[in-house]
Amino acid sequence: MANMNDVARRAEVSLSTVSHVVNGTRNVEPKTRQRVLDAIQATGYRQDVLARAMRRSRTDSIGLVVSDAGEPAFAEMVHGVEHAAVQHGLTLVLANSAEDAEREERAVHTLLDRRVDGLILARSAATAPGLLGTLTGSKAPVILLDRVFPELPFDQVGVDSRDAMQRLVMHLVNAGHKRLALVAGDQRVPTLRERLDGFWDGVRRARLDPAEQTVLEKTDPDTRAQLEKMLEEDIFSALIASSTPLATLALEAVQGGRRVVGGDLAFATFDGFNHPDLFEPRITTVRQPAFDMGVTAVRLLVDRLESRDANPRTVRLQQQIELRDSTERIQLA
Amino acid sequence: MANMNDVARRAEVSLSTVSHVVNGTRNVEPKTRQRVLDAIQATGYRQDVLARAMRRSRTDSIGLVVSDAGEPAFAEMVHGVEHAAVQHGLTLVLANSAEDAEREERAVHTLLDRRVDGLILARSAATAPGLLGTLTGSKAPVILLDRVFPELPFDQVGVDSRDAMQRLVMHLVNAGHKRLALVAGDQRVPTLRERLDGFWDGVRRARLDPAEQTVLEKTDPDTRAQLEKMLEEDIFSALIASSTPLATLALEAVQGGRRVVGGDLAFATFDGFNHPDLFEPRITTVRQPAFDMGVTAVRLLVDRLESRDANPRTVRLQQQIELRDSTERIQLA
DNA sequence: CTGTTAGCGCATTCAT
DNA sequence: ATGAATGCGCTAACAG
Repeated sequence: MANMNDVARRAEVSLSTVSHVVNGTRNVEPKTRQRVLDAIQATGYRQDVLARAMRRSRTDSIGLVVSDAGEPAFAEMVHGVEHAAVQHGLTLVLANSAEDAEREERAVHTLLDRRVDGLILARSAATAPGLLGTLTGSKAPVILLDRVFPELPFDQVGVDSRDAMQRLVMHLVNAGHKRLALVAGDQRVPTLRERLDGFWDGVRRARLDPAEQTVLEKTDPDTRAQLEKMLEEDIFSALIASSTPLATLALEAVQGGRRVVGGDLAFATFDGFNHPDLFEPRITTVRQPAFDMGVTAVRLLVDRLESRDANPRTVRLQQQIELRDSTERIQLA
Repeated sequence: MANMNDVARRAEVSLSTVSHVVNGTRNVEPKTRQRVLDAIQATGYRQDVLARAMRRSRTDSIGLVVSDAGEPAFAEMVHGVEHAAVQHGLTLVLANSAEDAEREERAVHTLLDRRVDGLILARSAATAPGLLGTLTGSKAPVILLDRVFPELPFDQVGVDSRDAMQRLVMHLVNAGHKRLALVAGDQRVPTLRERLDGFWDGVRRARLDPAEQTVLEKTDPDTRAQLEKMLEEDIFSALIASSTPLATLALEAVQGGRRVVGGDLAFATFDGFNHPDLFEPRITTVRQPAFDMGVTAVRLLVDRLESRDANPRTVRLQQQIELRDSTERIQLA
């Protein structure tokens, strides 16, 4: 492969002129410039990204650690990050932590060692002992994506789950429901906690009787059976799932309990399936704007790269409630 | 950041000894070795991946270009590639071509310029004029994933679509169907072509009347209306979709034509939805082993890296037919 | 407007 | 078993 020296010799100019032509970093007389361009053409020269990165201490790349590549919502986030990265001339280096704290820490180190200019952590467990120190000590700025930890000093992107859940509850109440059930999931996860908060916000705001509401926080093997029992006892008329895996659980319980969604049982879920329109009935979902979240994370990162010591920002994207039949056709006694 | 020189000075050894200790590239007396290790500990030294890569002309990274990040099947492939890459000590650089030939070419150049050690192209359009030359001329080996182009001189990974489709047809025939319909999609795509071939294989093998079979190759706006018309005319009893987008189209047509899957109409699709069990009825799918495909691509790549001039290999993974209610409960008149 | 020069941090060859 | 010296290809002072 031809290098800058080859080009310089051929164009009969100095090394630095070639560099400046390639990077447009200083004025070069049109004639000289053209000679260089011709030499580049003739030699098939391509800039050595590695040498350049080493010299400038910048790789023009960003790292993304996701906790579950393979999950559709993540695919969309990755997609959004990649999309925005390319637009800023950045390349994306991807790592997967598989929801494992130790692997997350290794992934972070790998990417940092690769000297990515910035790092995005999507749905970080942030639980490995050394990780937090690594992150705060990192020269490359860090952005937290999806899970918001208010106490941490990073730029962050999340959704306004609390508000969305409250709006969903209000909608169900307006449709005539007075006894709701929420499959709330693991309350150590910030997002799921926010959704539970939003649930009670809605209950309060709608002046429902709190004693008549049902909340399931566990997800152990019994949960499904428990739920099936409640379904048989008919202690609620509307069922909400706080995430897609929880929705799967809930729907299986509904089928197991020989109940049908949309008849006398309303159903809604967060984060959305891939083809909610193809279910019968079509399922009301509160979708995560995953692509936009990815794009936003990159925006925060680029901003941060430009002004290192601005205050950390947390951006919350609004979630759209996509109303469909599963909460609409309700006929209450 | 401390560099090797700092470590060398502190351990009172030479630069090269430090290098050899770090990389284990030559024998070092245990005592010396320990001094170096201590100095590394004390300085918090981390190897500079960039300088190392430049010096060795190897980045220990691989590039992956996908044509639609965001699509669940791809998420799984990416996942598989990442998983296998990490196991081989390789980092993954990801780019998306968005099914656009020009962007695909740009992505390939970007990754090659980053000096990835190898490149995997998932569902390549391979249609940009210059791309093929770039690929064959690339110093980094290239693996084609998902779409197999028999005439190209690369290692390739695909599925045995033709065989899977034939098996699916046989199954439907055994369930009593004699008039089938296939939404076959764009026949310029190798995979979709193979599936159509498999369809006719099955028809022939089952001795069905070819004139009674229906194949829709287009996917323009009319296709859905066309399909709805056929559904009303009841010219087939089993409907197969060759891919997930085609399945969406087909199911919309079924609903538009006020027909119900599973009653008198069997339905099956390739590549699978995410939650086929939650549909009513549960949908028979021929799933792509996407994760394994990703893993296999990395294996081929690593093999290739070790023996540059072995003959190109094409690996075809078998597809599993996941039989569910949509093809089972059929009661024919 | 252009050229000369000095490293960036490391792996590696050649000596000892 | 260890060290000294070289250069990978580039950018950015500095000098003219």
